[in-house]
Amino acid sequence: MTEPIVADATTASTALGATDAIAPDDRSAGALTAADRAYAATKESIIRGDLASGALLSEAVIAGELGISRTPVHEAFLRLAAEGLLTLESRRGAVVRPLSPSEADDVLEMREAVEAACAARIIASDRVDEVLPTLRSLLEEQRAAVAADDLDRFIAADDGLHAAVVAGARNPVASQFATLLHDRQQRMRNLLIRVKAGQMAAAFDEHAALVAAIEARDAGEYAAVLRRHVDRNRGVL
Amino acid sequence: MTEPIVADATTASTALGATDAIAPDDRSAGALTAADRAYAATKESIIRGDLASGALLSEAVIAGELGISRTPVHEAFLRLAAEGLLTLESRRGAVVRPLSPSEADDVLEMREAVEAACAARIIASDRVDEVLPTLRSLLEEQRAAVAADDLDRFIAADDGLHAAVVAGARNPVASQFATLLHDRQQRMRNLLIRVKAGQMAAAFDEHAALVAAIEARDAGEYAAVLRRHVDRNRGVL
DNA sequence: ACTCTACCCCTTGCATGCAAGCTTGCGCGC
DNA sequence: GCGCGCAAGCTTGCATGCAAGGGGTAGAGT
Repeated sequence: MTEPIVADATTASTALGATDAIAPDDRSAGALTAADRAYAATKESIIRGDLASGALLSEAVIAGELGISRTPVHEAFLRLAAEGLLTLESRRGAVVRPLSPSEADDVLEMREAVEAACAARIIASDRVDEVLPTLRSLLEEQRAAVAADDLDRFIAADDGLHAAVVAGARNPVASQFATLLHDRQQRMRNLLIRVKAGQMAAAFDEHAALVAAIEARDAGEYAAVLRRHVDRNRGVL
Repeated sequence: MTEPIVADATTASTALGATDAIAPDDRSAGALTAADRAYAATKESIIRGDLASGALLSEAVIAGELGISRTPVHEAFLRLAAEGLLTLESRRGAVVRPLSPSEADDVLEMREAVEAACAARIIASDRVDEVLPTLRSLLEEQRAAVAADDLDRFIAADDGLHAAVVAGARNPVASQFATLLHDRQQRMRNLLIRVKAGQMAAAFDEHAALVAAIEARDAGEYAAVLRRHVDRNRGVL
């Protein structure tokens, strides 16, 4: 029934560098493979903006920093390229994909499409009551964040709320897409402009309207509100 | 239940093989890397249904059949797993992901969402006149296919038509998603049931309605027709 | 006959070595 | 001074070798 609403497990790794000397066998720390660590670390660096757009990075360097060989790093780069975060140039290196304004539009548009479809399915399959408690709780969390003027907390709740809608649809394909899009959006958020605190109140109102639409079982209304919501974000970026 | 199709690895070898003896340097033949070839060959085998759901395949076998080493095959498997065609079981092997009816629903639903969003963007960005000629031409091609009772031709035009809508939106993210979904849908088509020829007429009418909706710049109508269209497909699967 | 255990084989995950290609910078000729 | 060519250094792409981890099976014990 209740799935873990976890916002994202992707940003749970340590940053790059800082690999203190040589760690010959850190597999004891967890079941993560070396490739996973390389993937998570590099992705984190890209999303957080530590790696500038257009930066040319090589497998050997990352491998050295993580104390692993080039092979798992190579695999990580392939994954990141598939996700649109890197561009692999054969025998030259991997460049951190510069993001264009149009790309921001593209990502937001897809996010809107996926989430609207998820909301529609929740409503159509009569699972509104399942997700509503989570949504309300996150909405309350957001209200508190607004009151406390805590932007990070607000963003966390924001991510959680949108993620909860997608998770509630129980569509693994949608979840995968949403995760992909979320990562890229987060990168844009970090890289371009941090959402101004003044936007919080408006965003909160829209979120409340979204939850209300779900509560009213009105998929069309949800889509319409979501459209406005995304459009406003578009303007900010 | 969809498991009686069981095929063993022997059928896989025939599908993948054809590595003419030893080709020490076939890079002269094309720019495709070994990893790409492994990816394409395996994906083809999965989509075409030559590899049965649940089949356990190993990197070494594929590598041997293609005359390459395990490394590029490993990368290919990673990509296929990311696309939802394989499931990697650590130190056991890669199983061809069995597809469940719910997965079919999931894929179709996302396809609907992506394509509707693309149509909406085409209309909103006033590019209807750009795509309309292509759509009309493909529609005509479909009409001919119906008349000739040529199912394969019909399907090709069907794919082309939906792809044209996505391409017309000029959203790379949407295009990527659509490609992913298309592959999976094609696999389902090949594996579960071949669409009956009698469905062609109805599908054609719906396609005509889709194009008409775009022509009328009515995104809502497009979404509605698309919904019916997908729903019918859902029933077929 | 049945069960439990231990072993062997097969599997992946990763490290390393080697070859090929692109870029770049330096030296040489003009 | 300026342009061109060559070579060196970087990069990836792939092959191979090694170790660790499951699974199945055969054998021993009851």
